[in-house]
Amino acid sequence: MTGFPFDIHATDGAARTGVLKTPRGEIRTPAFMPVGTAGTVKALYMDQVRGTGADIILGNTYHLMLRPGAERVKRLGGLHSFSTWQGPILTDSGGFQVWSLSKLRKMTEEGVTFRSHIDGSEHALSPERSIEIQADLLGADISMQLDECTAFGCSKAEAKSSMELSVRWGERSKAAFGARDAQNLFGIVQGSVFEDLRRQSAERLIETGYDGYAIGGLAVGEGFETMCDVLDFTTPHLPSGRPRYLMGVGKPIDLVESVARGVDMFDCVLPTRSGRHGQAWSDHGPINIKRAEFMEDERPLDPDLDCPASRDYSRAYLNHLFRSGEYLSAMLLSWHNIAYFEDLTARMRAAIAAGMFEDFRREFRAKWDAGRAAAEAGASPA
RNA sequence: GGAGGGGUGGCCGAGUGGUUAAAGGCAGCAGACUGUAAAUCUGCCCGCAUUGCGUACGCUGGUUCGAAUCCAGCCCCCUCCA
Repeated sequence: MTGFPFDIHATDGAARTGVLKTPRGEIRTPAFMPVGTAGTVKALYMDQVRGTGADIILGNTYHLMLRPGAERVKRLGGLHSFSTWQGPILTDSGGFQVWSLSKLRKMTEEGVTFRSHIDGSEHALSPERSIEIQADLLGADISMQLDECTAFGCSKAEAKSSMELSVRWGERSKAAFGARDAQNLFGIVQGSVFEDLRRQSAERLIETGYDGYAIGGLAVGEGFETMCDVLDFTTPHLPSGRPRYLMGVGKPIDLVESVARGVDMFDCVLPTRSGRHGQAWSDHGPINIKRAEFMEDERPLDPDLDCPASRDYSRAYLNHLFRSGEYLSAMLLSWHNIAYFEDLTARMRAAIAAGMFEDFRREFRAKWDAGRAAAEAGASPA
């Protein structure tokens, strides 16, 4: 496999900045990909998502196959046309639901059977079916192999067999995917927190050969330090010439520290979910907008961000909207959060290009730690 | 004027003799959220203090070992009939 052209423009330590060129547009890395599970980045119009600087968004195999149905999306012109997002789309294979919906599924070598969380009906997902849904029916630009997102805390033996299953599912995913010019397939490294398993997983993925390499099974409860440790001993085993995607991560500090370890792509529900829950993100950490202290605070969330939600609305108004249960609260906070995450990756790209990433990283950590200290003292971080 | 119903912690509202500082909801004060079963969930929520003490179910008095719960009087509110 050759994959979409991936031009690395600059490196700084392990950090890199570049561009992944897809037929539907360029993805500037490090990239943050907003999550649009059900074909929508929750509470945002697609124009707003594009306006934040997002180059690519996610969709989800499991959710879209249940509703409205993958074949239906195909009949309606594919996910891009259906959702109106004309840029690149990456779809998750359903592997995350193997973990998050573990109570509702049965696993075999062949694949997974889910009991729908919507109506209880049974739905089978195999590596082959996942690829059919992602690449052929939804029309994803980047498909992910079906994998098992391993739970944190499992034994090494469990992690090993799970990782090996993911490797086999990856091989079948690739066989089903075949050779395609306009679409890519990414493999997923598993192996929990075990160094040798992560290395073996990476090696076997490289033998199979993918267009990009994802790191899965992190941010599932292991904690920040452990996640950094795993990245430290995982990214060196991944091909430097192909994109590296840390799945499901994360908080702003997670992004910065992961970029420092050579990660190129991220996705996370955090900005949209916590936006719906009244939390705005900043370099100093999360700001709970419902706090009484903001009731008459006329400052915007961040006047320096080029986003109306961040710049034009007072914290007092956002506080009022959230307390009132108004839809606009979720819309504005999600908008700000996505804009903030996109701006954070843009700043990292600029810092790497300027050879100043270590300075950026150090300054960021100082702000983050100060915010956390303030929060522990009962104050708002920013 | 007559008949009936009711007054519970900021609000709504359970609770009819002890296991009740008093269910539940709302409001309030905080926190969490990481490839989305989440516009969700969790904690606190009378006061003061170290297990504890004080105060509290309209008001006053009474019965009782013990009362938000039973009795009497009073004060309010609602419905219906005049």
